[in-house]
Amino acid sequence: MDYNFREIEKKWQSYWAEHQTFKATEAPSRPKYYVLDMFPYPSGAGLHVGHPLGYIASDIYSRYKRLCGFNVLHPMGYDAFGLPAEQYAIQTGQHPAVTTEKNIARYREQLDRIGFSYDWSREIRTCDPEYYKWTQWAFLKMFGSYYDNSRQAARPIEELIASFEKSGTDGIDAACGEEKHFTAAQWNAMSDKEKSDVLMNYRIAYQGETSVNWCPQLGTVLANDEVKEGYSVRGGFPVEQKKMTQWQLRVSAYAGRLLDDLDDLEWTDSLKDMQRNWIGRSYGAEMIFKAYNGDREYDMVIFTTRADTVFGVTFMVLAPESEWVARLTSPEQKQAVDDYLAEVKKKTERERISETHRVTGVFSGSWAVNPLTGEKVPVWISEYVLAGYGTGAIMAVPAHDSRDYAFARHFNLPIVPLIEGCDVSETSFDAKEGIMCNSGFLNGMTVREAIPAAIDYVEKHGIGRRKVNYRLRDAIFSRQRYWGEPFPVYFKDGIATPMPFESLPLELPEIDEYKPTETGEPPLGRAKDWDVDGWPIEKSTMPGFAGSSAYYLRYMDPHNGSALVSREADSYWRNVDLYIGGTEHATGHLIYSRFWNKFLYDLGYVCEKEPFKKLINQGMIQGRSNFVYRIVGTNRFVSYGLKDGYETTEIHVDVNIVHNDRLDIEAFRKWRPEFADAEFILEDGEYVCGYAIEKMSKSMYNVVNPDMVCDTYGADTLRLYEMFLGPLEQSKPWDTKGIDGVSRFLKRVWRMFYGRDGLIVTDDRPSAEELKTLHRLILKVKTDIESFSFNTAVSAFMIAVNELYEHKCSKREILEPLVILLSPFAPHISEELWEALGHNESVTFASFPEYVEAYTVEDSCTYAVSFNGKTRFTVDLPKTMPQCDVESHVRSLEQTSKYVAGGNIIKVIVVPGKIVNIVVK
RNA sequence: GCGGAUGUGGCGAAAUGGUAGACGCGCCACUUUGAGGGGGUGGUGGGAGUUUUCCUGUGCGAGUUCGAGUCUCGCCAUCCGCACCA
Repeated sequence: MDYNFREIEKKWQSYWAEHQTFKATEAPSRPKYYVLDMFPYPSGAGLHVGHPLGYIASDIYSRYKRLCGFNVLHPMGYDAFGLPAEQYAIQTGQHPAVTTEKNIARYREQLDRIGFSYDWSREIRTCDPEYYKWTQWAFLKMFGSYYDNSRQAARPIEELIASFEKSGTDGIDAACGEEKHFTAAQWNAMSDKEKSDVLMNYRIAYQGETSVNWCPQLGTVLANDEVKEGYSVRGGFPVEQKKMTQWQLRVSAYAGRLLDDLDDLEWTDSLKDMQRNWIGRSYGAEMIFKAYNGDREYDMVIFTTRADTVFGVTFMVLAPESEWVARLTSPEQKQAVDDYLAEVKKKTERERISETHRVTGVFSGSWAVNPLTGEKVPVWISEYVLAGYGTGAIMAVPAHDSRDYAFARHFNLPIVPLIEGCDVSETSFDAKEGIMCNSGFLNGMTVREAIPAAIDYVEKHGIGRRKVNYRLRDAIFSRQRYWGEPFPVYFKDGIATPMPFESLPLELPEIDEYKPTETGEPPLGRAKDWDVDGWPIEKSTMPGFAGSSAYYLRYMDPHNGSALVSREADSYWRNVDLYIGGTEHATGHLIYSRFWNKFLYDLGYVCEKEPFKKLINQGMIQGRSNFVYRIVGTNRFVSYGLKDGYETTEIHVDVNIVHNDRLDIEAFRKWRPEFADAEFILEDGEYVCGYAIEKMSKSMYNVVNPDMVCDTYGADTLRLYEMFLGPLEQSKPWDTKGIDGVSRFLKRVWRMFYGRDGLIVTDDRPSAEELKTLHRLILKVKTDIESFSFNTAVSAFMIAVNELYEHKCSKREILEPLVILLSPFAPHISEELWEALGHNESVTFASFPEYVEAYTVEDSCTYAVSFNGKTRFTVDLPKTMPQCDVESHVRSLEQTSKYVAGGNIIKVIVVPGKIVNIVVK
């Protein structure tokens, strides 16, 4: 009886579907475990062999947790709104919903073949109105909330309105765009429009003018994480900065909590660091500098982290976009400043980035006064100061800041050193160390002492205050696109007005074309009846991250029509215990999701303040491309080893017609018409291809499709091999030729059960040796799964099976636990063998076998360690020590004895895993 | 420039501070058969020696230790993230 994986896999996949084996139900008496994959965007290209890596890992873990008695929630769905389907729609006129539907069907088919234990009854799609109803709901909640800084929580906007009515802005500490001051009387006298404008300044979802990333080719704005090096992440089109009014989310209000709460998460340090970096907290001070433009004096506020260096301020710098530029430009300098601003504005984002270290700037014509020295310093304008950070204005201390230094050098401004013995003749001294000098009351202090001392002084004299600044900006939340969630907001007399909850979902309207309108409006401008009682509805749609921000909550209660998630479901499933996905979402989805969750937490809709407890980033699987070498000007191809003798061009060749780097010549001739009559110069009768490790992509012809692997080797082999390739978190190349190893392993497992004439399993008692192999395996597999070291777990299986197979061990007592151990990795074959052993329930419901610790230590628990033929000392070993530990302990003790003891060791006391004491006389 | 990660055979990779290279691929030899990417056995870091064996070896250089692939410090290389954030 051969291992017929095709039949077996089909059989068990339909069995699982029919019996809803993996359906999860809330069961308060049982411990829960929530395992989540980052849901895919269903692209037209389908899955390649790299995509399921994380899914396989999470599936193994889910199945393992089930065997350990947990009630496991392991759902899957689709991030179905997005640009590619829409771009395709623009080109073909096909509705994005149709394309998306088709792609999802294909994804599902591919996923099903791999044998995942998803609870498909909980599937969600972000483009489904029943789903995006709750995305819109969350938006309305954010629109209807503000952030109370003193309570560090989101609160209903009604509370803010009530206190405006009572006492104006007095006592308000709320996150806002710009600080406002008014009395209750002033508030009450405002028109509805004025009130609306004021409230926009506080809402968590708000409309505001800001400098945005505008991508002309895509016709939409993009969030910071959707732009890389001046190009859009999707499509790679150039992006420019533009001032526009957009919907935004006040993510910045949560910056402190987003940063602090990272500490309790089980994420990798590198990922946490990426987020810390992105959020970018710095402690410093705001300081007031008096600035004169000739006829008026202003209080200009700047932010600095180096309050200790105020005595070294020799000039001030404004960002070109700063509102101070207009105020402080003197009539004499007006022309020069205007010219400079025009020059800066002309530059694309791309140019700004590439010219990062070119010094540019212009003098404003105004002067500011150093609040500590009373000295007059010039105010300059330069693009090296960013409008969006701090106050858009800085005090420049060229001696101790390299950027200020470069600027001072370029424009010949004075440089005053403030730290004893530092040399600023060539470069600035940026380090926060040394003894202060030239600094009045700070002289003699170390920098570390001087910073707080300077801030204290400034606070006491009312010229500044402590301030924490964040790099994290608010998220731009509107996109001028069709294929996204519509905003449930209309504009009544120009006032943004939320639609009632009961009217949700606000469904995407049908439109004739998916392009922007002729007047430059977003595609929804084409929709008919896109209004509420004649008032226009918002025409932008929400960005991709809207739908993916709370999807993990919806899985807990996917069919609930009256809440995002019921209190019962939420308090049972709580949050994601294990989240597996790529590192590319570090500063996008993983920030937004945390923000979204915290917002819902503040309002009491969810019970956990973090969405994802443990997170693992699986590595990328790269492609292994193959090349053929065409001799220039001919249709002759020379084998890799001989190519140096010719002038050749390297051509990518489809890896599916190459085996072990040997080209299938016939298949190659059929591959493309121009190769039909290709000739070959062979070595040893074969055509050897070159290879390279590259990204897996269609254009490199190195895409390996999981369906093909399932066809030739089976899903179980695919699963095992993907794990066997190397550590989960590491990037590694896919190379199909290595798959034979795991394929052989599974066949060998099969042959332990089946001989030529059928089942050969016996009820014989296993030997001590066989039991030892089994128990060592149990221990290894358990610890490896728990530490996500799946590659070594697979190796351990191979070693154990080799040993058992060698002894022709087909004993039930060994095989039964072996099947259970194997089932998370290779579920189909495990089910089949489990059934062969006479069980009529899925192996899913078995329990993970315990290993017997005491087993392996032999009769005596005292080991004699000898050296140079003489017994040197004895080791007491507790009976519960596994054999493998004993061996390594004795070995290390033997080594130790050579040096430490010289014969004097009396006794070594050992406990499992640790040497406790060595007694030496 | 800042931050993080990685560096071990021909390849993917293993090694609680204790015999480096487990396991798998590939390769070599033998073997078996109903030889269509079959099953089994043995070998395989480099160098030397017909056997027992010896020397050498984890990017480079120091250090800690009886003992370092592993810990510490300094370089070098590769990859990733951020990048005028005051």
